[in-house]
Amino acid sequence: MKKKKKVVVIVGTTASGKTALAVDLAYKFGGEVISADSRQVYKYMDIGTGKDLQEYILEFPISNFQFPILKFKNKIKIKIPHHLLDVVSPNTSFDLVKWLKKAKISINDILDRGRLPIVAGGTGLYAQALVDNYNLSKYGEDKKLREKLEKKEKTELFKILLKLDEKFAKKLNNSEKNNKRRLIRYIEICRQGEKIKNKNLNKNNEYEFLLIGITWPREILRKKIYKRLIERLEKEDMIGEVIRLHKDKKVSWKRLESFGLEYRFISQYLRKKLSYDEMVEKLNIAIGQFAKKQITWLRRWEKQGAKIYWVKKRQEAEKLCKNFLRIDN
RNA sequence: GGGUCGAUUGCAGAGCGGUCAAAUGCUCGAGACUGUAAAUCUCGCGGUUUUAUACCUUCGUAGGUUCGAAUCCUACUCGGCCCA
Repeated sequence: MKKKKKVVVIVGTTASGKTALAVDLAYKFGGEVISADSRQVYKYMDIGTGKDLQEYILEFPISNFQFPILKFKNKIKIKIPHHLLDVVSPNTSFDLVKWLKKAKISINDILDRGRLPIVAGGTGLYAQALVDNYNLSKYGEDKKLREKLEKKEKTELFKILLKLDEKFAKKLNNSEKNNKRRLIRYIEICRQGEKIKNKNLNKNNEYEFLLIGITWPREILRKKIYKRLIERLEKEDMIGEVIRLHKDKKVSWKRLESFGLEYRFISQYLRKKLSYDEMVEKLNIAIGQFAKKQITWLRRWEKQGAKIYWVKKRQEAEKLCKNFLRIDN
């Protein structure tokens, strides 16, 4: 039997410490980090997306260094390589397929160099698509079609879909029937004559994954989220970042709104649609709701059969990794 | 101290004699979603159960009027504003 290529995947909510754990594991096991985050792929969007670039740099006293990379006075700094951060400009559209392609290239590259790929990120869909090896439609975005359909009512869209694939359309649940964006995507595929098969997986995944999840009780998570929000606002000039995106990088307000959370609410504040306090309050709530949705996604994934090892401490994660890497060696 | 307005289910806020467990928005909870996923969408939100044009407990507190009150009256408590 052929040995599978091993990949560690870290999932969890925002503000849970995924990056720190990934970096720690990368250091211990000779790995490199691949971000599974739909917003961190954009350049110039650092503070709002929580890229935490400084977390990839580990510092040690010079006396007990293990593999020096950079020497700094009496310390050495080790930079853990990261992938899929800053890969496109904010005005470039990005999606799951693009991420998957790049992620697989990075994973293979890391494996070829004999190192351990560690995928870490909060975009559940991306992580799951990779791990479960989604078999996606071959038809991508059709801009013109989307624009045209966007103008129609959802009931109309549903009727169109009904004509294209009655059986599929009738099976849709209430949530999907009312979701214009989803309906448009389904029409986009169906009009090409392709049958939509959700939950479509490729068997024979060439990789073997270890799924590690980080959790916190919701109340603690809320506090962490608020604390981090205030820090980024007051110490890291997150607002300045949004101003620069709009002014220097020519990112439209509409585009900024579509990024959600920080970019959405801060741009509303900059356009005087919200006061500062309102912005902070609404943003804080929205981030909390986002964290909840991330949990919902992970629960759903588990219901579909995923085995996620939930950890509280990094030592637990290290132990899991150790076992994972030892098996069938 | 006098006057006046108000007190509604987590919050804001409708309701002003029956069709009110009480509009609406938010929060909150649960969930959907295989090419926008930090997006987009759905459901629930006093309690019980035989899940219903059902029953019970709710609209500051205590009484009263009425066949019937969140809605009217009286007193009290608390809060806003105005005059002293």
